[in-house]
Amino acid sequence: MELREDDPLALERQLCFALYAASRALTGLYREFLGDLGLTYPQYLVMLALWEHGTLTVKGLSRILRLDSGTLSPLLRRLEASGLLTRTRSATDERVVEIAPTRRGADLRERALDLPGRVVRAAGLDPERLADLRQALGELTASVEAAADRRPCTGAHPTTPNPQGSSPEP
Amino acid sequence: MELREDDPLALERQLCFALYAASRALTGLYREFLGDLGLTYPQYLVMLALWEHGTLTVKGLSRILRLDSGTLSPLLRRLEASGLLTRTRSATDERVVEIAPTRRGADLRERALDLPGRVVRAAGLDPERLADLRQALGELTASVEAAADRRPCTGAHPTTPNPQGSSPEP
DNA sequence: CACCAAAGGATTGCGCACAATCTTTTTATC
DNA sequence: GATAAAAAGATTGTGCGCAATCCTTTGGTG
Repeated sequence: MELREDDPLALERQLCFALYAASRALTGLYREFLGDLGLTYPQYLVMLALWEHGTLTVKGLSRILRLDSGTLSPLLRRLEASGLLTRTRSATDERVVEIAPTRRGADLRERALDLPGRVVRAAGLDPERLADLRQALGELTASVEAAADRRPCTGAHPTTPNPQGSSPEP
Repeated sequence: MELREDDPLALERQLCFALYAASRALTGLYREFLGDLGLTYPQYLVMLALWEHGTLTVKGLSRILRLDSGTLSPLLRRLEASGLLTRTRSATDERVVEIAPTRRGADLRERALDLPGRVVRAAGLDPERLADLRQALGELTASVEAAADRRPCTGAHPTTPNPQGSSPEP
């Protein structure tokens, strides 16, 4: 039997679980309000980025939201199907896809304007404490991402050992 | 053109996005270490709960981790397939499924003991600040969950108005 | 006992996340 | 100008999260 006070693996002691639980809880509260707009939470984040920056490339969205193309591609396809944005190949660089809000997508912003306030009020949160918390989370994210960048353990090797044209299995 | 300083929808101002980004970043850092143990991050959380409490029911795990049976059922099936836990119907109540760590599952704990410390060190985080942050996140989660409980919008009514045997829509 | 609501899990379906791979286009480099 | 490396997205496959539904068992209530 372990001493509960010294257990380094106690669930309540894990910052990672506190983050995981808080993020899911807040996302869940947002989900109730977002249902009216016909958006999921990640779709809402994409629209936030578009409302703030106007047209963006997939790469730009990926950098802002920290999501890769495997997540963004189908998500953007669904938002295009919803008529909230358009996806067009860039004329100057055929690799790039430009994501632009449609009129309907831009108009949706007004219906989202009071959403953060409503969520904060519903949960009875103190705006000042939230600002501090947001600040601390930003620093945490920066530290963790810097650490992840420093360790390319699982990262792709710059020199791939199998150039697929050389000797494929016949 | 909006005044950036007054935009209530600015992405960098959203606590929800700060939480979402921080949670994914930290989970990603854990993932690198968890690969050695053959665990995903949610599977690691289940093992943490089992190491701390011993045998638990699915309901108990659901309460601790805030995950429903739709998430837990397949996750626990995979952990059983990995040989880390067993799922057995309770003898006294045939509805209940007891989740117990196997010998291999219990032994895995030792290999996880230094994991939180390694993650904190890799990210260069200050343990004291982490404790404060964890505390603040706990309070936030409690507030948000209380708010979600107060609004049974999508939630199931305590008195469901359609007992499915009475008059289904023909 | 019959009946009926509630509880505990499992299943189904959908939408993320993320790793790995692939295709197309661009850009160096020779 | 041919060729290789890199960049930008898309695709595939796996594993969550979560809503909705279903099934079985249990606990009343008449």
